[in-house]
Amino acid sequence: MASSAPELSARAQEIVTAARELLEAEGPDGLSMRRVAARIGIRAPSIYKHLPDKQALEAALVSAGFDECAEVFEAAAAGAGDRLGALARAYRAYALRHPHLYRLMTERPLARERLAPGVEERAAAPIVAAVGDPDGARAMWAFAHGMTILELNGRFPPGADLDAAWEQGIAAFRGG
Amino acid sequence: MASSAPELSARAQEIVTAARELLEAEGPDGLSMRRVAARIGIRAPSIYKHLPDKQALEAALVSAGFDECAEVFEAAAAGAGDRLGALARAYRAYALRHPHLYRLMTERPLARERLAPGVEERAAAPIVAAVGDPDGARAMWAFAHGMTILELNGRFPPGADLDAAWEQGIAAFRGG
DNA sequence: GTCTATATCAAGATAGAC
DNA sequence: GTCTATCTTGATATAGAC
Repeated sequence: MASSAPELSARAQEIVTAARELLEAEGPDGLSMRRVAARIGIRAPSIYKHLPDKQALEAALVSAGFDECAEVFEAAAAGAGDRLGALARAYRAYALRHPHLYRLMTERPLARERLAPGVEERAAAPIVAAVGDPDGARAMWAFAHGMTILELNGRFPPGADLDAAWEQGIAAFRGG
Repeated sequence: MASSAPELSARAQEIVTAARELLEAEGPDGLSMRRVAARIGIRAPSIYKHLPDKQALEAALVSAGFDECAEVFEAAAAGAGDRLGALARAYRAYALRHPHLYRLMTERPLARERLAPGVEERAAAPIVAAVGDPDGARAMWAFAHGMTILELNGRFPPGADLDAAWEQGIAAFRGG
């Protein structure tokens, strides 16, 4: 039931799919117009007949990421008694499964006007619903993002017990 | 009383200072060996007579950042009754004052073997002391980093009340 | 300790033929 | 809708003269 980015021709979708595969396999440095084109057997300049520029390609990837997050979060929140914990664990799991896409989604200002409409709000909704108010939801999101990105960036010390840190943070937000 | 990176010649320190100014003024993209060299009136290849490579230059900047953080955190924790809140506010203030250096310190795996010895531990100590245990300190750090980097990255929605989100997070960790 | 010259590499994007 | 050719830009780093 994912509503994906609108107005993409079949060929454009092929390009976006190739870009997604490249990004996941090699990270942002692998995501060049040349490499994306090569993956579907054409040359880089041909891409510009289907998408205006690289930003449009990235926006399509980010929109897809929000869609997937929304589904994962909705499923996690629906299942369980411990909604906050279930959401947090789903958040971490999604990001670790798609680290490069997760970075693309969080490391720069959102080009909201280029995203598929509504995707950001839909992904955020389960967290806001679980926490109750928007400020608290932002604090909880910041905790989850901080844990996630520091783990992805290899910034915790070697022996750190990240499961324990996650649980302590979840407990704090449950209590507060 | 900051102990800075050791074994730097006077000329090397000049280079690091120029790099710091460039980084703060223009961000990581401004931090090229050419630009750093130009700032002190030499050419890029001459830098390599004083520092082995760009990583060494960045490590010197990161070491300085940790030193400054340590001093700021120690001062904040020493002053107040609300140590956790004071630390959190000092954390945010430092990062907003030095956004590009803060990114350099958090966006990649730490090259610990190239840092001035002890700087990471000294900066972390006040947080660990205020929270009490290492796992909780990591959770608190993750919250502070998440709030900070999402703000720097322009990822909160336009109208968001970040002060309120900070206070809610601090309150959660105080209670938990 | 500085310089010039250079190696090496790669990027996004456009012009214009077919 | 694809191509070739090209523009423009920039990076880190080394060799070797002075």
